[in-house]
Amino acid sequence: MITNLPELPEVETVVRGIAPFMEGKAIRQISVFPTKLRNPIQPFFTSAVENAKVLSVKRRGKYILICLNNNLTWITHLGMSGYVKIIDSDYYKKVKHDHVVWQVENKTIVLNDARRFGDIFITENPNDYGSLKSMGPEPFEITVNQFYENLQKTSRPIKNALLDQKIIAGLGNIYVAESLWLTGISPTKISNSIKISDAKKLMENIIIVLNKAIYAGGTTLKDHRQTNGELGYFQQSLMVYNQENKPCQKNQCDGIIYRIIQSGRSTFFCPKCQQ
DNA sequence: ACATGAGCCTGTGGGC
DNA sequence: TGCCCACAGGCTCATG
Repeated sequence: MITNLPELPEVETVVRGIAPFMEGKAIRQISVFPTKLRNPIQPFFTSAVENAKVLSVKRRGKYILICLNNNLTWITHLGMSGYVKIIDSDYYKKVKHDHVVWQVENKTIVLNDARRFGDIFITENPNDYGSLKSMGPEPFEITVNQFYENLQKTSRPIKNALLDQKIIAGLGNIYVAESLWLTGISPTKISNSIKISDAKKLMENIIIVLNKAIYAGGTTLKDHRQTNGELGYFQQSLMVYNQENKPCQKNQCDGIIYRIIQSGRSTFFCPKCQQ
């Protein structure tokens, strides 16, 4: 099964993929197809974006922020199945679940989202929108002390705490599982019982896991036409996520990967080396 | 204030 | 072969 769960590295990959084609360019011929995503698309969306020049394309957590020269920011969240296609011409033929299509110079860019958990929003104040309002620090910017303090704030299991975007931005089920496995921390361990030394190791491993995934994504960007959300590339290097009943890959560990449910979501871990 | 769980949505894959 | 249904999960909202 090809999964396409846009967490921080996937969103970063999309941003890096589209930024060179969009920054400094004007958006032309934007169309929205009348299907509702998570929220209805604002009626003035196309008129707000059409002909605006793109100042920057950035990522914050799992959100894409496209800053325009008309004081507006176009916010996109990819949900769990959203992806972006770059087509090397102005010829475009709609396929199923395409929701927004626009042109920059001679390229066509398309947002596709089958499950429609994604979101599109135009605002003057992106920091007030949705979970951006209370979004926690970026993993690449947070300090160990900050991270530790945020983990101290809750008595939930560490797995749930790491998924909480207020504690740290950008992590989802896959990279939380991988990071906890790499660090040897059980996903059921209570967040505020983590020692600062373990928080430090966990923080370092989160960075390692994210960087590895971003790097893997970057290599697929060489052919930018492949900016198509087929982000299964990282799947080959998943150590625990979706690996139920397989042997633990850690050196010296003869454990088996278990799947449990936490807050209604699957958690994968090795009970032997993750205590 | 904090924690939990349902619901949104469609494609996939296993079981029969 | 084809049907059915559990499952995937980020986020919001309602409830405890």
